[in-house]
Amino acid sequence: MGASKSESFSEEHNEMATLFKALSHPARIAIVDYLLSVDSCICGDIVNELPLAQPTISQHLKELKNANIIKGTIEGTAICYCINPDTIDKIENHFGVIRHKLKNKCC
Amino acid sequence: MGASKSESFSEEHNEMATLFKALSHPARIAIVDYLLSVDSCICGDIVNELPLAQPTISQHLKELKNANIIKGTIEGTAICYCINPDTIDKIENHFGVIRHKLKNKCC
DNA sequence: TTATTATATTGCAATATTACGATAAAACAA
DNA sequence: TTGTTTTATCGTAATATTGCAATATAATAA
Repeated sequence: MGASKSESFSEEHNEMATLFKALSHPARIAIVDYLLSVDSCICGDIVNELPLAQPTISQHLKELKNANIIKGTIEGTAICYCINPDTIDKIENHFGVIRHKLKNKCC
Repeated sequence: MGASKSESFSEEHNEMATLFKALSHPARIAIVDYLLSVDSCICGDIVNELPLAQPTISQHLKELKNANIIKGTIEGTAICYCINPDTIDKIENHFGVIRHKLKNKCC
């Protein structure tokens, strides 16, 4: 085996797992952090910020884009990436539900 | 190559990535969900809840435990697993910071 | 002691991820 | 047109993850 048996789980569980997987790499956390630290959303210099080669960063950006955590819009020769607030909302909400369920228990 | 260059990133980025990686599999999301749905924290029947073999579930539990997302205490022959609220707090807080930083921007 | 029950570990095969050099593609400038 | 800049894709090697059968361990019961 080796492949994850995702068909066996609910769509919601798979969706959340996909979001977390997109954030499960320090480079991708760093990219999100960088996007939050710059005033404008102009990017491309992410390559200069991180100790990774350009193809590697392009790959990480693609994964963040696929998971809808960031959005990218073409701006001439460059591409402007920015955080997608809707997805942040979705994840935050997930933890809100957990927190609520946790209130009435504990071992 | 192939190994993630984690030494190149900050401790905080690595820590968050590790937490998200622990949640990046539908089975582990389902386990967290199940732990939240049962009134008591008595477990072991997670094996009956999920379509995975016992060794596989044991492995997933171990990863959640290593990431401090769940805690396990021996209770006779069985083990009582439950959510670690501190770690949930930590993740929620991370998104709180993101949300705050997001407020004053957008492209 | 010998079962029984609950969980963990080992070993291995299948698959996925990470990283990067080389190269391609797309937009614009000269 | 040719050159430059920016980003994406291909190909491939190294490593990590997933899943499970078999087996081991630990606690209790008979």
